[in-house]
Amino acid sequence: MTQEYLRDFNVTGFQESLVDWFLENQRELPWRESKDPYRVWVSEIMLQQTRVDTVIPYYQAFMREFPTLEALAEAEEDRILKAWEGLGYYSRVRNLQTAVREVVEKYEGTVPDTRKEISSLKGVGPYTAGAILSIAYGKPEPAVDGNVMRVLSRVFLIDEDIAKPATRKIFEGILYDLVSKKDPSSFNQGLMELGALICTPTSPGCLLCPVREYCRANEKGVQAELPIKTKKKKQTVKQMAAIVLRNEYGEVLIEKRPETGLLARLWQFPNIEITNENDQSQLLTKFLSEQFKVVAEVGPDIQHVEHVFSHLVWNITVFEGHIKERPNLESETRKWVSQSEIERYAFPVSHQKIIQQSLMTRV
DNA sequence: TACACGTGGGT
DNA sequence: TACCCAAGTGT
Repeated sequence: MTQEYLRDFNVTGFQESLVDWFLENQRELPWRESKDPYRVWVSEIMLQQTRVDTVIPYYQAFMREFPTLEALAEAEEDRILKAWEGLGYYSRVRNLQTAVREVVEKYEGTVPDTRKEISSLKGVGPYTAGAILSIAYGKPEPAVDGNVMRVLSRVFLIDEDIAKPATRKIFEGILYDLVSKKDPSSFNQGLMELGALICTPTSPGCLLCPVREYCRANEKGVQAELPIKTKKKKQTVKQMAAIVLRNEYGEVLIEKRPETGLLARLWQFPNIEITNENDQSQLLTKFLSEQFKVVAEVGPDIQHVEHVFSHLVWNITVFEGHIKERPNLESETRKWVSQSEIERYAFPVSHQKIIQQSLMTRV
């Protein structure tokens, strides 16, 4: 199967052209200043499904706050979630900490250098394993991400659906033979860099491509038709009502989201899902009474926030409310916080917008 | 296997 | 506007 794609293919020529191009044209990025496995690891986790420009400032701040594997292992969860706030896919950072702790305990603080061991770490899948092994340890391992599938789909004229999990194995199979044994790091990064800068999803820059002479899609003029990727299903929409509830000290009520699932363990303003056209302020009053044991005066709605996720949409109507007393919540998951304290907690972007409008109006 | 899991930017 | 996309993984 693999050798079928590589028949009559100039492997050495492709490797050299790609690596030479990468060494000459690679972007200067903060995580390229060091081959420290921990730093490479953090960057790879952040870069999952996330743009380079978005990651850069997060990476720099994260490495300042958690410079070593041990520092991250010892950090409190609220600190790492705050460092990840706004990046999305928050299980990434919780899994990263779980994995880092395992490296400290089981591997004496040294990131393992075999695919079997590194893949057993939480949050390290086939791509990340290959990326760390090749970039940090110089091992000739495949690292198949979206860029690589796009580039190789074109180079080898592969019309399998890259949205299907099984398709990744085809590319891994090719890469075991194709990856440079001389400079696996530059080869793998070069493939991704090429996908990011030249071999882009729409209007690829074939005239500038260092490997166009090896590209079968370019030869046939069908590069715009590849890769094949089926569409994902449509998002569902949820109507929500949230409340900024103040006590007589000017503090606001926040709660911690559930341990698992969407936005797990981030903080939020109390909210409910609205299923029909009921009186939302009345439902909120009832909700606060039953769940928080507080008698609230719920005012009019003050804001509407749309939160678009990859798989669903929240339409949030935000209400304002007051209570006369200050009930003791005595809970780790429900707190009264002042305006200055609230900055220490990590919120979903939709609730950050609520904070900005309701609590930081004098910005 | 298919779907859950975030967010912001590009066209 | 409404998609689509971006250095994927867990279940």
